[in-house]
Amino acid sequence: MIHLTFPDGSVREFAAGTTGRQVAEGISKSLAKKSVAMTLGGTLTDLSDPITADASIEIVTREDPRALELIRHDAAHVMAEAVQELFPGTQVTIGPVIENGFYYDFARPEPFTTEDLPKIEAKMREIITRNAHFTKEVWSREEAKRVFAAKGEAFKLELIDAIPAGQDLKIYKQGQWFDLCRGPHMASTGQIGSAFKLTKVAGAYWRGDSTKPMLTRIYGTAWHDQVELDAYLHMLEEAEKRDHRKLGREMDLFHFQEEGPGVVFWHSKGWSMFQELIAYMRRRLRPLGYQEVNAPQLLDKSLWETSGHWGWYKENMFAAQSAGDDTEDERVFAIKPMNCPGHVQIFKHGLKSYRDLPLRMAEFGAVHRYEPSGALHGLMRVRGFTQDDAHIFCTEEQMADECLKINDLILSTYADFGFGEVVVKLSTRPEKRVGSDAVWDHAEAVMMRVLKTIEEQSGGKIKTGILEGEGAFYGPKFEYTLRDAIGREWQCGTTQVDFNLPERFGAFYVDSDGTKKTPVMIHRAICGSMERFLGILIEHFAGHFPLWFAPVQVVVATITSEADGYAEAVVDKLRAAGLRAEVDLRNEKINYKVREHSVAKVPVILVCGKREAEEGTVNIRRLGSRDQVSATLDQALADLLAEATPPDLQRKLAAAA
RNA sequence: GCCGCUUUAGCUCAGCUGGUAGAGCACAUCAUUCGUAAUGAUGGGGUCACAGGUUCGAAUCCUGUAAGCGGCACCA
Repeated sequence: MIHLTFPDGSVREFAAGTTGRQVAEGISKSLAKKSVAMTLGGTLTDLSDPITADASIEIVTREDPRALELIRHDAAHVMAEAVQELFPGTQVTIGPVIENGFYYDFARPEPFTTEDLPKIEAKMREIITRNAHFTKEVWSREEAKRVFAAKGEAFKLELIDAIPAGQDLKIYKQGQWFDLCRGPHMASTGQIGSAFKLTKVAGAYWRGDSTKPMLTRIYGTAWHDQVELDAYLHMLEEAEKRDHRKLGREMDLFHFQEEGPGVVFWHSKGWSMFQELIAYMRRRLRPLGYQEVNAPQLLDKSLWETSGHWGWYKENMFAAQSAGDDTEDERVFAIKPMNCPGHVQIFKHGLKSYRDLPLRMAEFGAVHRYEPSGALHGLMRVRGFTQDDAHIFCTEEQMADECLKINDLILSTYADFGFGEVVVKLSTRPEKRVGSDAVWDHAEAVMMRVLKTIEEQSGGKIKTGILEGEGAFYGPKFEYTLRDAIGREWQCGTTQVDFNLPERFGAFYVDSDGTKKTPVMIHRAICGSMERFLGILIEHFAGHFPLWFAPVQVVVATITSEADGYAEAVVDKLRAAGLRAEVDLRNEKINYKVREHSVAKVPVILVCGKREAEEGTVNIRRLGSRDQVSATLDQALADLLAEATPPDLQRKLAAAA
């Protein structure tokens, strides 16, 4: 006999080998009907598994949040069955559950197209209606290999070989169809329900390895019910509406064109945001003891050989030479992909003393990297971008303190832009690296302490984690990931400790005892790339920027030409006070003007008609609201100015008051 | 870079199985002076991404190139 503990704490006795389904039936017929799986000791398993030892048990019904994973996984199996039924000869490979759904990778000479999806989906619904039971068998390696080889499933053979010896080889069957799978699965295909949809086809490398064959992946999404599915599809539509590439065009912020893949043409309004962002960062850096520098765009290849970039980063670099037909100058220059070598040159210029450390060198550095063509994505991944870069030359003792100072700067910057949820991850030594294990041990220990402090200081608000083996080859690093308004995560900031570059360039400082010492170099970026950060901001705010950041803050719109003179006086006054304001005197109806500027996402429309001109007032309409407020021009100006003050300056004003 | 798809006016898109281009918005002109999300009329605008090929004839079919999109790989 065995003893099973139920969620309510009760303990009941069962015969050893009782299955989860029998347990559920013992409780009630309706529970048995609704149940899709069980947890034993907290682990999700098949209802059909015989229970052989004492354990805590919980019957999982289809409504349970934990069932969603099973719904998706089962849907993947059913999709694979549907595909093999419709397209005989297609090999199946792997089909895991992912966020919001599932996919399955298939090998077939002819790739699938989007037109195939409805057919596959219809077949899936047919299979689900058959409601075949999922059954599990444990096969021997030899048998499994024989059966899959006979079916022509070459990829499955590879998977079987990859399963560690001693681990059971499980086969799940639904009707005639079966697949190698670690499970668990629900009771039958009917429990998948109908709230699923196949979303896209894409290529994917076998085992995620670009040297291996390309398979066809079909993605699907699956949910408990239609309401959840609809909500998800709606969310996708909303995300599409705030796509920064779309908004960039609609709001006239920037464009790309064929001659410049991955490089941005910033239009006036977009550039205004770009400059506002840089101005903000500059104001933040100044009181923190940073010095801003500017290193050349183009440097002789030899310098990049010294830095090591020419050796291991060449594939990602652009090179330039004199283009003249008759030139005798054969020198090859590289367009900088990073600012660090330039900064080391500045550091090296003139003798540095330990008294100069920590030396914090910042640059809004434009860099160019030859990114793979398939990686380019709007502003998010470009070939020419501006980093809010800085390098801190310091001693090992100063390292931890500097990392914490950078952390403060990063977190407060994100907060000013409305990002409260931040994750900080420490990336540790990769396989390919420079420096002795002792140096890495020490650096990682320091960084680990810093990470702990970061978590403690935030009072638990900042989540932390470790990325094993993800560090740069020259040192460990912190990666800062923020979460936007619709829950997507973006890696932006980074702090990297570097024991390599200063030494390569022979950079040193004179220590208190008169000896030459090599400084530690900390690379850090907050926005990462200004372009990318702006892309994130556009999507985060869906174009509805806070007043201080909006490219056009105010439009003064007239109703009839009678108020033209007054409107011009108003806009002059707003501009003189430092606001980015435009005036709209066109011979158009006010409805038309309000619509147009609302669509353009201008935060404030000041309507000036005859009445306002006579009274010296303005009529204020805020974006997203139909309400209008009347105020005197002076009052409105004062209010707008206060609101348009960037958050860092507001803090400064508050501190002074 | 790899797999698939796409590329027609500034934007969004239509153009069936080949017979040499069309809409809405935008733009310009004229009329309208109208109080909070589209006033009306008229007009201009396209070597159909680029280069080849098939054909009497190509936006349409084929090949290549480029860029973009969705993934994968990459992302110091």
